Amino acid sequence: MQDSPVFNYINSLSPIRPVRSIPNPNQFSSLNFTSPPSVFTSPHLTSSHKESRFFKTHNSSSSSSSSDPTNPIESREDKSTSNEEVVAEGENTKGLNVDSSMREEETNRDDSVASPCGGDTTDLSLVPYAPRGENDTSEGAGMDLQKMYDNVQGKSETPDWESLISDASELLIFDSPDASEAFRCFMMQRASNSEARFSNGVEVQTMQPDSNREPESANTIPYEAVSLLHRGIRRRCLDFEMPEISKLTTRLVNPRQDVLYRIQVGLQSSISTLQESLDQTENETREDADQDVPVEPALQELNLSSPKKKRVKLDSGEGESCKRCNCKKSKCLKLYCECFAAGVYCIEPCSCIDCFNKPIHEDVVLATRKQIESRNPLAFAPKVIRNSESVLEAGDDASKTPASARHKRGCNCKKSNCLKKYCECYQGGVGCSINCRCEGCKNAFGRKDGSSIDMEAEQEEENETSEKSRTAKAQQNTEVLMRKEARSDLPTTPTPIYRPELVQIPFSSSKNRMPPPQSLLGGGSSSGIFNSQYLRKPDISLTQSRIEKSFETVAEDGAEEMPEILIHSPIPNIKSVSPNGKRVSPPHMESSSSGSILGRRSGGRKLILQSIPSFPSLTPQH
DNA sequence: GAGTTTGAAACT
DNA sequence: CAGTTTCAAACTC
Repeated sequence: MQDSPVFNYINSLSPIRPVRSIPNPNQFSSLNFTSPPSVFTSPHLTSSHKESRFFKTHNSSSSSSSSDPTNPIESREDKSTSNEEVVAEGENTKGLNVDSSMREEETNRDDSVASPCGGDTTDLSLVPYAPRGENDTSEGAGMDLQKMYDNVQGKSETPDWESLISDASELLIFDSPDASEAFRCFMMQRASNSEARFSNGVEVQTMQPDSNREPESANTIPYEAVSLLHRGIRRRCLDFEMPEISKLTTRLVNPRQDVLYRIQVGLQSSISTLQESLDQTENETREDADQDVPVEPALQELNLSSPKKKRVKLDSGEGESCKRCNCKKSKCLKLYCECFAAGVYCIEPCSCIDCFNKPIHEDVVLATRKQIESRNPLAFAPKVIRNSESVLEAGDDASKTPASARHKRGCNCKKSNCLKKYCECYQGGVGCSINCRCEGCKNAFGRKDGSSIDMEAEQEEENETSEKSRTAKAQQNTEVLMRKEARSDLPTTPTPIYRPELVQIPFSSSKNRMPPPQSLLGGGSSSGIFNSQYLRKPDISLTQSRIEKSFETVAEDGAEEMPEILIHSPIPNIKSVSPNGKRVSPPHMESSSSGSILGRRSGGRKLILQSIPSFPSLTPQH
């Protein structure tokens, strides 16, 4: 791979060496994969640029300067950023020349915010499978970045920087077990910006070891920051359940793409190490945590991961961790494949056979995705959505249940009683609703009949099943969930972090879309960024608290916005249920109309869910 | 780790 | 649209 044109190109861009070579541990800086090389002068840079200025735009919307002393975050970033990065940033800014005034608008305006793409641009970071530009040469696996680069230079109108970044960012696939695992470990980063954002977001949290430090309340955190963090996490496996992981990420901020692949490859395995480290340091103070002890091993392991590592189950019980597929016949091009379904490429930890769900087969992947989407526009949409926003049809029961989210289509369980992860509702941590056609529903998160979670009753009933062991597990999960909920400031959600609806909120590449509350988890995985362990710790480190806070903020944001999506959605309910209770095909929506997802509302954000092209929509927005 | 169970996805 | 088959995850042993 290192001989590939991509690598060559990347290397030519930056001499920076692998993370490990970074002498200064404090150089975490932002995963500044942010700014694309100056070569990207196309207007599309806007998105990239926008992302790179993640924090910059908030306090000083017009601060194009890369070193605004008034902006601590930025300053930090600058300081921690290598010269190259700084240069790149400057160049980008130059090339973009995108009005700084516009930045504010972008930040505040509905459409702009909603559309990370900034009009013509597409927020690649949100699009795992980014469609290629018109001029894309579509050379498939052997795509030549240099060529694309040339194209960009030559044709400013339809620069392929997107493609370039996409391809380059393929290297950034961070995988973790899904958020539906939909997002668990590290998600595939299409755009390096996302990484930057995420890293920035983390930075915000981690950069403040001093508890005495001026509190940076959630509300003081720039929206972008939250969004960023949010988005950063929304990737599959993004289960940065541990602070250590966050730290790791933070330290991997060096935008050297040449290391990204390794990072991607290694992070998966590193997660387990980190998990162990976390366990070991569970009682340690934040100061201790700040010491690089746990991180270093992780980094080392990062580079040592063996190619054939099987997927690792980091945890059992409440959270799953980075899961990867194990497809044998589907070539990872069907929804059977969790990776594919999650909109991410398969990566090393996968044990799939004849996998086509890889960047080198991007064309195939995109085509397949498109095909599937044509068949079912919601095929890649989050499976779990907030109850209040979605399940209008679900009726009263749904809203009565503690879990304010529901599976968009509902399950069809016959034998599992919705008490096992076979059940998508259960797996997604949500209760069943009238949309479900399950039999003997005993979903611990809420039954189809609307009965709320009654632990005692649940326990009794579960005991009846005589499957004590399984029951115990289910209860455990439920209890954990309950605890989380209790701790959460968000009473409406079972878990602060594990919110599938957030995780899987479609984040299509369409423009005019607000950065939706991103999910952290991949689809149905019950893994959360914060595992119960994390959540239970009362004396959690400040960093953790901050992170948690941020998430809460995000969650709130999501809660605030999501309803709008559905309320204004032409589609009353994402899930369509036929009168006879049979599952029906989701409404077919014109893909062409998918672009106008966002309604306009002065001063506010209004989202209209016209079509939720799975979060990573393949369909280029027109 | 192999085999079984399960239910979604895909197919007819 | 209903029934069947295929598939891979979840689960069990």
